[in-house]
Amino acid sequence: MDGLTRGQLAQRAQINLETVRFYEQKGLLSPAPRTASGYRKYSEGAVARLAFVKRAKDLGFSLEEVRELLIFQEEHTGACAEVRDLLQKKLAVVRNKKVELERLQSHLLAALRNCNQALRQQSQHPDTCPVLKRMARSRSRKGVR
Amino acid sequence: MDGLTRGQLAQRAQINLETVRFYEQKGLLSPAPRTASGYRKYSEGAVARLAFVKRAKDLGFSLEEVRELLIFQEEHTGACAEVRDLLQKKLAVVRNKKVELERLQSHLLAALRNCNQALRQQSQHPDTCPVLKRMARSRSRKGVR
DNA sequence: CTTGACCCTGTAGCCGTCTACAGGGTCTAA
DNA sequence: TTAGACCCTGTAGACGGCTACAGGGTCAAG
Repeated sequence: MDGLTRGQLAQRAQINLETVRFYEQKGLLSPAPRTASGYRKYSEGAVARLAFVKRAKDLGFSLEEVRELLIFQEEHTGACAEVRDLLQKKLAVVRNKKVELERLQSHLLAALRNCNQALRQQSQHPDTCPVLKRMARSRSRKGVR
Repeated sequence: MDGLTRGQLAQRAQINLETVRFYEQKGLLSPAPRTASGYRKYSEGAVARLAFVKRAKDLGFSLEEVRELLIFQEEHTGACAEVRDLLQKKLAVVRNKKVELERLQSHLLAALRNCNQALRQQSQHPDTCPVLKRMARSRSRKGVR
């Protein structure tokens, strides 16, 4: 076979076999050409495409959004005002996320400094940490797994 | 009533009424004190807490992760090695998200540049945008809403 | 030509995250 | 004292995003 089968693609993309079909259904992967007997034949491009999907998904984009992003990713050629607007909207979202992450990061860093300082000082009775107690309480609460 | 009712909190936090209870169940909101008749009485702090939850959620953290982050949000005092480890793990997650966002941003910027260039050059017949056509095709596919 | 790995389709189930509803109690204003 | 808005609990349903399985076809090695 000249192209990749579904299983091969799944393996290359490090993704579940069934997920490939699922993504095809959702329009994230264009329907592959078939052999005479109905087997899908994927090109190398499909691997890259799935990689992009993974990355975008990890960033919190929905599959619907990823589908839109993919179009921009792959078709650099012609474009018009509406498309540009969409791109700009996505960019704004991304920039905002970056700002928020920055904020969260400095927050966590401050907490970490605090933590290290406290560890350096007391270094005794490690079972009196109120934070841990609190976590234990929350974790054991009904409905939390 | 001196505190906020569940409904009032929901409105203040711009969140669904039922979701408040759901979050309480999941340990994202500590169980509020009750009136004699059983009504919850929320403090202003709950509004801030829900705001934090929203922001963290938008950044792609699961509710479980948000719950862990909340600990750092509210308790800076006590510290121990386990907490520090958790902090470091969260920091790594945040850093990773930032890197991925950076990558995505440059993708989007490249597409946008392409887009603007195309607009500057042709500036005619805006209904021939292949990107849009393709989106329309994909959107109408089964299973995509 | 059979066997085992792989592919096909359709459909059902799972987890996370809500969201809605039923059946009942409470509170306040007229 | 009653109507209407609001609260309570428990539970069911919805939706996104997979993941699994059944029942059957294909293909290449032995």
